[in-house]
Amino acid sequence: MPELPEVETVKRGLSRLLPGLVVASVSSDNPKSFPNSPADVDAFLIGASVAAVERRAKVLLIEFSSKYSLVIHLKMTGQLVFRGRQAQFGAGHPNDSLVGELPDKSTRVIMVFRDGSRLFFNDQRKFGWMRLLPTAEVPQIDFFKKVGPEPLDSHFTSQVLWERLQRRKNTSIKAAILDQSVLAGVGNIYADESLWGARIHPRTRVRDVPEAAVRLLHTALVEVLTLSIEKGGSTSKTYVDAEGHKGSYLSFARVFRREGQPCPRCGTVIVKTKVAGRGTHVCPQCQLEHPGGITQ
DNA sequence: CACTTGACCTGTCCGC
DNA sequence: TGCGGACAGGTCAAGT
Repeated sequence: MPELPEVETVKRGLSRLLPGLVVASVSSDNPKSFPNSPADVDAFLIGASVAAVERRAKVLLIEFSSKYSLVIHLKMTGQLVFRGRQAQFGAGHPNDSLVGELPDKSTRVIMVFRDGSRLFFNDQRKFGWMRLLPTAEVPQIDFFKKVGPEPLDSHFTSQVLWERLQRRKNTSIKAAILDQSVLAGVGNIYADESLWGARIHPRTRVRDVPEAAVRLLHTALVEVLTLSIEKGGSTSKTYVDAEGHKGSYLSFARVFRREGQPCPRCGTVIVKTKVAGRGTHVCPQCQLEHPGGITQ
């Protein structure tokens, strides 16, 4: 899915576009995408205005004046695309838009506001979901109770990363940083990119990663996530921001989807393999497999 | 507990 | 051109 930088980009877009808008109607074609009852929607969403848009980990929160919030997870292929009152799509639309006329066949939920603008929740694979909860109950959902620290928060130091990694000592470093209870927001793209930055082979067991390498990994994570937010995130296929535009990080990526190309650091050909059940991109020369690396 | 695998879906790409 | 299988940005529930 959208990982932290993509969800943050959507959050920033929606924060500019939504606050103050009043909900007129909500429709959904798929109960798994939006399981709340029509009665709840009528009672807590219709007539409410958007108060704020937030992000925690890879989860978006749209908070309403009714003290209810929409909790939204885009998973692999979810999109939240806003269209203003006048159709913004048409002559002169930006040529980087991946989204045409809406709704389309991936549209699962449509929220219409009183001014005629609309928010579309599109999700090709239907893994994503949004649900309405009292805002006060949001921190109590299972995911938020166990999710780890925000990597771009100033409290997230190298020492904190080291301590959080200790809960997954016996697995690969890649599996560990993908674990949302270790730290929030890292997915397959930024796992590969940050491990390349720290010169750590993704298959290395956590217990074999030296403390100095964890410090490099901390730095790399912060750099990679920050750069990607600057570039509007990564679009490999379906990701778009709140206005339907692609992100450009992948043109800056060093290893992700670059198998067969030279490593920007040493020139060795980047290879694609599988670690932790995920496609994994690595420079076999400069990403060291520390002693005791997991072989599978 | 910690760890791995399969399941959830649709679409696309690649080899035959 | 069609068909089968692998694979795709993420998490869960099961299994060991």
